[in-house]
Amino acid sequence: MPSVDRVKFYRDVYCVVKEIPEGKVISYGGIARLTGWPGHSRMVGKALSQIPGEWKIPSHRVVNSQGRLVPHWSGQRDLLEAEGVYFKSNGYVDMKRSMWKWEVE
DNA sequence: AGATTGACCAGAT
DNA sequence: TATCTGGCCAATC
Repeated sequence: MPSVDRVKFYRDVYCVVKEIPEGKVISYGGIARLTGWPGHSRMVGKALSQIPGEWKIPSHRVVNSQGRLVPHWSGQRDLLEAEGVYFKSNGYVDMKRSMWKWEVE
């Protein structure tokens, strides 16, 4: 995968994330599939970790498949709760109810 | 060129 | 819920 494609991949990832409606979340693997690069979930995480501030990407709506929030991020839960995302009592996002599109293709 | 790393995933314990 | 295992794959030593 040429480095040029990496840029495109990043842009696609950001594009998808921007489409996530309020009160919904999606997993890294889900984004990977939607962008046409299944199996690149780790790259999605990489891309999100390098979001330029100017892009204003709502990366807080991206969680891992277990509904676990992003490590070393504080305040993410508050942001999500403010948008109406359902949380389970354990502090995880309730994917069953808040997952965007159920990630079906 | 080889080893390590990471905002992952699924399953098991 | 936390931790582990094995798999994954590009980025980064």
